[in-house]
Amino acid sequence: MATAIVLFNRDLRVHDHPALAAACERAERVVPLFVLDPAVPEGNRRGFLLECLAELRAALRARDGDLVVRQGDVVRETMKLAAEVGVTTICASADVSSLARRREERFAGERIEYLLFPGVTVVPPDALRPSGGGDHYRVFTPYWRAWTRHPRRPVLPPPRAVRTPSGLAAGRLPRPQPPGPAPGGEPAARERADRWLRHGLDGYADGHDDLAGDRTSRLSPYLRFGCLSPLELACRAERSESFVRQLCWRDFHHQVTYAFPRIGRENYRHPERRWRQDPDALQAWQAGMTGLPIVDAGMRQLLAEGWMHNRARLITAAYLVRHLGLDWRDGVRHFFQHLLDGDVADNSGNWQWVAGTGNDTRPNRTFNPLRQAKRYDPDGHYVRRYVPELAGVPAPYVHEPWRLPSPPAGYPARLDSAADQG
DNA sequence: TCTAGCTTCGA
DNA sequence: CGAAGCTAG
Repeated sequence: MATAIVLFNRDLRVHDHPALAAACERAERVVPLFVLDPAVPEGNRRGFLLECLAELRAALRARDGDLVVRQGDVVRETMKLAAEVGVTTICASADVSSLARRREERFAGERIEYLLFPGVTVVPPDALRPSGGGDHYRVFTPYWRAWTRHPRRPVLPPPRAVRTPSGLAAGRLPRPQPPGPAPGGEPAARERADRWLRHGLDGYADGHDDLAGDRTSRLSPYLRFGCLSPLELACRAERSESFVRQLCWRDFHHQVTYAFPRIGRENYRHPERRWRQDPDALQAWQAGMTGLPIVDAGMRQLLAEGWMHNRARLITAAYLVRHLGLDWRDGVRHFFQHLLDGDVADNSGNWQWVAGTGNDTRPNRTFNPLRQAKRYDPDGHYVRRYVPELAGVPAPYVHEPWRLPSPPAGYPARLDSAADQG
């Protein structure tokens, strides 16, 4: 390859980037490119993305290269640039969502060499298949066993030099403002990962389900945008099986999505299942005003931080589909709109798992939010942090304020009167 | 090498 | 309930 475009998408890093590494090794000239979709709405994720792009550009410039930024349709803009610069090859990271797959198909139909590389997951989504037949795993535990045994590709260093041809218009990058809930970009990601591996990882197994303590890594937004290589993280975090397991869940959902790209729209199982419509209940859930403290705390954390503790995601999601009986797609949409780490495979996969339409073959799993609250937020610190109306309520009542002789002012009554006592 | 049927187990 | 893995044939 004489001149190659490296088309970035959700792999916004220079460390362990197989497509970038291959282009820098094999091509004489390398044009790193990102095409901004003007349809990406304003909000947390867009600001975070712009910060990631600014940092990626800085990292490439430090290596004598640059990041070319264009706006519009990714295939059209890429092919236009390819024609301008005389590009012979496009290198990109393979991805799993239906949007990504359609993009890959469109590129494959263009008259240019188009090469896909790994890097979005630890293990490529088509690498493992169950021994009894079938194109993907439907149950986590057997996938985990196969995943841990699977040989891994080596972690790649960042390229030493990126030979971007001079005279290219790099393109303006809009300034993200105001600053979002977490700093975007690879340097912030690596710093956070280093700190986490040194100080957080060993407490993860015991602490990750404690809502108030919040001893989770908070690395999910960086994995979402590829500021961190999941493979590098999995290798460096090897000593904590429970944390590596979470990375495996991410891979698991990606391999399901690869095999079933409609995961964000259609039931994976039980296509006939129907849900209730209730706009008022949905709105109360979205606003964190259901009257069930543990649910409201999670929903308000989401609005305030663009992030929610994983345990709270399970509790709030189960409440929407199991207690309110509403459609998991309503939940997916709301989460996707607000989560900094919102990603099709993980978000939809987890929602379908909770809704019972996904990859869990246990028929009658019940999720009692009150029992969950008492178990994972025993002192009520999590609830008090995010629900100020309950800030003065003592521990025995903070999860069940309806048992107080006089309910706290401003906090709504319970939306679901049917929730059982835990 | 393949398959039927049995066992195990599930964020 | 039903997926996956194992074992016997």
